[in-house]
Amino acid sequence: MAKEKKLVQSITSREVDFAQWYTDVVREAKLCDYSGVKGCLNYLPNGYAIWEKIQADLDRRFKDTGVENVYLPVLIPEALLQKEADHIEGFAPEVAWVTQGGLEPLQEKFCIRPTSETLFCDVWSKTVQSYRDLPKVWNQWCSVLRWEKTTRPFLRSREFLWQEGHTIHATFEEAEERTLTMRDVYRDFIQDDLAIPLVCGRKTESEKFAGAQDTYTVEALMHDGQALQSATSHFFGNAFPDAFEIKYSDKNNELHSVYETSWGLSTRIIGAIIMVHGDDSGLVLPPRIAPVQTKVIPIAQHKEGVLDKARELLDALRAAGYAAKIDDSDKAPGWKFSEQEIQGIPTRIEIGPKDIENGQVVVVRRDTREKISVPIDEITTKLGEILETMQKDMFDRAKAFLDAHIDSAVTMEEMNKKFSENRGFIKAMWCGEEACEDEIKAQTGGASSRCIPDEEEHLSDVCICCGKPAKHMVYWGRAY
RNA sequence: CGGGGUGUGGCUCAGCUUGGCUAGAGCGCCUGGUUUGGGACCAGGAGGUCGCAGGUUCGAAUCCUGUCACCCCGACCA
Repeated sequence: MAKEKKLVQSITSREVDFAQWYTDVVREAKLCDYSGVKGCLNYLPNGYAIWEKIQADLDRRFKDTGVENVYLPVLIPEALLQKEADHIEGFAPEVAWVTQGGLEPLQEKFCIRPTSETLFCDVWSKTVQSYRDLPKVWNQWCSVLRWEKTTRPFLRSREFLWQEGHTIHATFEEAEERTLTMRDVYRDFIQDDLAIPLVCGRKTESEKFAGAQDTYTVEALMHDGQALQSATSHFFGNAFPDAFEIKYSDKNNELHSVYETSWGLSTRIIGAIIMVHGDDSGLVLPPRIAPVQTKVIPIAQHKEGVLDKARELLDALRAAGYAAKIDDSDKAPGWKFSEQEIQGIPTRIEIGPKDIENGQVVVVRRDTREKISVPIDEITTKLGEILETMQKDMFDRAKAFLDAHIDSAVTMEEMNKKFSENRGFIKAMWCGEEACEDEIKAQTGGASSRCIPDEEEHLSDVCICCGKPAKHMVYWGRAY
């Protein structure tokens, strides 16, 4: 018992200080650490492996919908970035510039991409001429740079890894459909693979992406009751393509504008995994996204035959297709258990002299710490069942938490009261004016409009803030 | 951009107020031995231009000036 207390000491309790808990988990699980440059992280093997899994799973889902991958440059000429007014206005404050090449100052400065809409449009302006060239459904995996003032590992860094998809289409309808398709790809991926339940909808005018006509979002709720925008899908209409003079000729040889979309998911999602599933012992990874699904831990491994049996078990697991590792270091077993738990590896399999004698192993689930004895010749089938059950249980727990933290309000008093008592999302009617969003933010101490859901409810006839006729039902919440 | 804080072995820090022997501790690391079902123990060992640049002084981790970096809390942003 005393030893368990010592374990807890290295990670601050979630209830005591959530922000510190988060930082502790990131550090103890060795996901990343700080580099010499503010806001630029060293992604360590444990953290990068999660990103690789996310990339693999999401990329497969993208390609199922017809997405092709490309790679465009890290530098953008100043003139290119400035072609679309709303866009540059939105990004100007956080763009970093390259002004010198070698020993000479540059004639024209280049910005380090904060996002690549302008580069994609530039390519298309030169290559798209006919309706036969459409649509273009492209994506790139890369990093971008935004000169953030305050930074936190994964949640807000200056350089971050992401994918940015960009598409152009012949018609409004086709582009809009693509925007929603990608939003749904994100939703399914995050809910099915990351076991994170979501609130989906579109952003209000003030929360939209710079230059977008519509921004669709998937919002997750962290364990401290704050929302995290987990992925976005934007519909641009013609603004960007027109600024870049992307036109195509239809069958009748008439010139038309194209319709554009873009959509992205970043390493920020790793922060969501941590803050939705993690506990006071560290990270808890959903089995489907865990780079290592199980760790074999030999007990009393110096004893005759134990290590051999453990390695045999490892080989059998790998042959059956599991991502399995063994900890055959000379650390004490308790140390190994803690390491597996801090790093969030979904299961561990303990195998010691007693197990070998009984022809069994002990599987321990990370989320519940439940110990399950399994006959050794059944382990390769049984482990899969345990992992699937765990995946489902993790989603169900997170869903129950989300549902318990969604409430509604029809007066400001009610909204303020509920925000202070039960952090999470509050549903309320809204008139559509930005002034009311600002007022609500001021009164609630920071709650912003998160989204207008696909299916709005009718809670009242009037805006919760100004009392004028309501246009929409909005989910409100504090956000990262 | 405002407010606060910190820079001393790999990590966390003590030492600074009141300048003075060879700059310490815990953890980690290396070696040997005993251990092994929830972060084991003993013994020995390696490792530091005290963020950087000036200055004061017989003498600076300590005092002064400047500078850089990072962290935390707010406002803004994936």
